[in-house]
Amino acid sequence: MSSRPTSKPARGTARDALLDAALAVFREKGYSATSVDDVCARAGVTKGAFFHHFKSKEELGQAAAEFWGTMTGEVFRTAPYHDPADPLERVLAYIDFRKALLQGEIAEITCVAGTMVQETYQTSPAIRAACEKTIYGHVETLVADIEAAREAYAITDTRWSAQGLAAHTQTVLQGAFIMAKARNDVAIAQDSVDHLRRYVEMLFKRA
Amino acid sequence: MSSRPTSKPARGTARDALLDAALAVFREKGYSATSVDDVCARAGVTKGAFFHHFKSKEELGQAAAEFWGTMTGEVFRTAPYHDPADPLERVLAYIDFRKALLQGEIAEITCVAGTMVQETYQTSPAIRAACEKTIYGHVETLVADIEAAREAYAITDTRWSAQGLAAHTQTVLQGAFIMAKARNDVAIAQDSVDHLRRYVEMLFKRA
DNA sequence: TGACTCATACAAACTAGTTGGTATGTTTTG
DNA sequence: CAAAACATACCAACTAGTTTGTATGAGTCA
Repeated sequence: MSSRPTSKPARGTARDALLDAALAVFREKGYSATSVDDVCARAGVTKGAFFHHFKSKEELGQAAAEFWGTMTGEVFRTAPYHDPADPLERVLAYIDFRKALLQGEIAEITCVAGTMVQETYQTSPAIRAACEKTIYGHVETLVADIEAAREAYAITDTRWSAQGLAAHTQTVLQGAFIMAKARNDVAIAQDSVDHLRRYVEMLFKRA
Repeated sequence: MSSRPTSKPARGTARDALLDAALAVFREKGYSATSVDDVCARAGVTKGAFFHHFKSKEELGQAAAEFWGTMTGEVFRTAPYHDPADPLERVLAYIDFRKALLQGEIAEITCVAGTMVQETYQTSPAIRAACEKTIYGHVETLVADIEAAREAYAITDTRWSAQGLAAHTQTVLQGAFIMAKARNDVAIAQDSVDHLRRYVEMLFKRA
């Protein structure tokens, strides 16, 4: 048995609990429809704790977007799709990895940054910037492999760039989340990721 | 001079004004962050008028999604991309048409249904269903041309269907809106539409 | 044609509840 | 003990929705 009662969490964890709760609630209800009380209730802390760690709801939103970026960054950094020696195989393995993640409840697979930026891009510059950094920061992690694949497969087509294709993968994923939400079914998202994979294969002439 | 004073709008126009205002405000601030007062103020009517025409904010959301569907439906039905004799040319012309629409302020080019469903897919079944009908109803208008192109170009690949590719076009567009909002720049959206066009061309072996 | 009826289309003021945020504690920890 | 980490109680502003009242136009019938 622990000397600390499990009902009351250890001190100093309220901020983490609030961030975790924020990510969960934002994915379900969105940023605007989520109240500070919602987040506090889910985190199991009081409003006093909330405003001790965040000076406003907007600051929580910003922190949540950044937290999401570092969290997912860790997941992708340690994921196995980096293993193949061939750079194109790494890119395709990334796409396969993203498709494999498209399982379970919709709220558990969507991108918090994409969800938040949709609601705040005009009303909160801070949140928008944090979401941009998260999304396009992830895009950057793909550029090197695509660039290497272009060289390995002697692709000289200047009509598209590694940067642009990397961004396009995120376009497809973000769109897939919306299409899945609209139909209330994740299958449609997987289908679009298949189209994305086929496109990349064809770009590198592996049809 | 009109016998009717211009300051006071004609009777029976409040509902239309409210729907127009709703589309505009939803695109800027999203559904949740928009208050009924916001919509009334933009429409230039009072709350009495609002709740005369809509029994709740949710009903406005549903009506707005349907209104968006019929409005855009009219635009696409009368658009010139249906003219080419070759069905693949019609599909490509549709994509070009969508790209041409990607100009101006972000709030003026985005899809209201995509924006709304993101916020309401878990909290309002009525709005979600209305958005689904609008988005996937538009998808349906593309299926016939893609199907005809498959036949015309003797495409027998069973790994993808006309229905699936039609949905994928909307995936790319919806995703493009999010990527544009994140970066606060529409150029990234146009780039993804270019990728989509290239993909369709390659699918029909016109590389 | 013109007075009467009546439903529709609004307007203005109000209410009960929720919102983000604050002021002021109390407890824990270094 | 001092500061950090919370909890409690509270507030002003805002929220969706209601209540009540009024202007208007479409029928109707003498």
